[in-house]
Amino acid sequence: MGAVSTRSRVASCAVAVDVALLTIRDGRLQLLLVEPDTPELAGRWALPGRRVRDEEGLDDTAHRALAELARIRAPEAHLEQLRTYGDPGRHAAGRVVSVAYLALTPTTQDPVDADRARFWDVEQIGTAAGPAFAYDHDRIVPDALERARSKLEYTALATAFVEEPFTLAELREVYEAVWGVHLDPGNFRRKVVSTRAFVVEAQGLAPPGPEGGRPAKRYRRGTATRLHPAMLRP
Amino acid sequence: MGAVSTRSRVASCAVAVDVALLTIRDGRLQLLLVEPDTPELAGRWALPGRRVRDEEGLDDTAHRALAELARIRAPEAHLEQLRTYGDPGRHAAGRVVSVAYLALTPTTQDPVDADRARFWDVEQIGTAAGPAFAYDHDRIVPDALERARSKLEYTALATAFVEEPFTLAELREVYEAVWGVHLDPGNFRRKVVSTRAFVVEAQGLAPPGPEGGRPAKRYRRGTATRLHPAMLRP
DNA sequence: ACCAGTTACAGTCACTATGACTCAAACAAC
DNA sequence: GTTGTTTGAGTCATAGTGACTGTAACTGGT
Repeated sequence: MGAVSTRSRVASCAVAVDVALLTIRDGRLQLLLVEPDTPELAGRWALPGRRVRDEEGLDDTAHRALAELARIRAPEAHLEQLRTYGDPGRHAAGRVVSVAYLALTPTTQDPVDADRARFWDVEQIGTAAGPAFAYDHDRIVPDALERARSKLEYTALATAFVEEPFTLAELREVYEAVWGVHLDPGNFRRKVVSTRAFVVEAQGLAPPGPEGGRPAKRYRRGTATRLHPAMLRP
Repeated sequence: MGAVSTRSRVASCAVAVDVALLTIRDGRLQLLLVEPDTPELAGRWALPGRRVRDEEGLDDTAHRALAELARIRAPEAHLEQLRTYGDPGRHAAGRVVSVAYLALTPTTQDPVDADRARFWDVEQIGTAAGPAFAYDHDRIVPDALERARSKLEYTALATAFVEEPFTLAELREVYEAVWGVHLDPGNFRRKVVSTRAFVVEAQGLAPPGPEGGRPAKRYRRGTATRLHPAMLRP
């Protein structure tokens, strides 16, 4: 916008970044939450968030929030802006404008050693078994979930949840976990393979699981970002 | 995020809202731009933007920017967040975090009487005949255009560009102007009418244009927000 | 009144994409 | 070996789409 002048009516906003990090563990979509260290919020859970520092980009703040609050270093994770929450009164301690991010990572080694951070099944969220949220993060989380579910439809973002090389069964588990549905393996395979540049065949075969079965081909991410045509939810 | 504490490393960010208002005039997609009143930016054009005031919601700031800088009152216009631009150094006068909005309005009476505001053809943007941008608004505008083009595919947002009641030819002109393509009238009609709750038939017929032709049925917006299936760009 | 031009609306045809399904290939456990 | 599992390939009916044809209903001009 225009010139920066300090008027009395202009807010001295605090700017923060909150990150909704989604991953898939044991075939279920999970969300990273932390316990704020403020006594008034004991028992409540929040998205990892940090104030934006001088000379720090918003993306950098998002990475720092993950690193400092959950000891997660995910420089290669998918990170995208979700939206910005700036209602007056959304934060008890004053006007805080919060830029929410959506992060997607494959399941690596257990990324949380900190006491105050853990993953929650997204299916539990909103139920009695789920977390109570601090601030207005109960508004941010549904937006993050809907963004992830929607983006799986028309982008190749599902590959952000798996490590290369991956099998089509692993990729299908991503869709099933994020959407909460069952997909036909044969139709899923036909769809993914026929969508050009979605995945490319890699070398070798993956060993079958404990239940047996034919070994699966390995694939890597293709160059496509948008899917043509889209993979629509059932 | 967590508690608000004032540390030296934490930025005292200014928070602003910039609005990319799109409308369709004479069958062409147009973008509202204003001339900043700072002398250093003479000849450059910017999205209408304002600092966020205390106790003012971000959406309110967006409406105020349109009203104060272009005398446009659009309380019923479609308004949605685009994304937030917060790179350090994006603004010469200090750290300014800017929440960009996308606004879509039907063409009403000529909305700009102010000297320092005018509409630009989006086809001219980026060419020698187009405007030179102030700040980093040359990054925001392409994002706004892509958002609008993309949202026309899978939402009923095209109806935000027309006033009720409208004809299917008017709605088709919206798609053609935003996407910059020609669509087959017959196939467009079949698609729109068969997508349930996209539009609903209204009373009466619209008079033909100066070229003649059969009178067209009138329609109103349906209750659908998402289109199933989507209307994909050719 | 008639004709040419234009637009709205309805319908056809071929092709593609998709859901549901069947079958063979390649493994594990017994 | 047999059974059960998963992968991968293929079939069939149906829905959606692009290209196209034909008819209805208006305009302006002769």
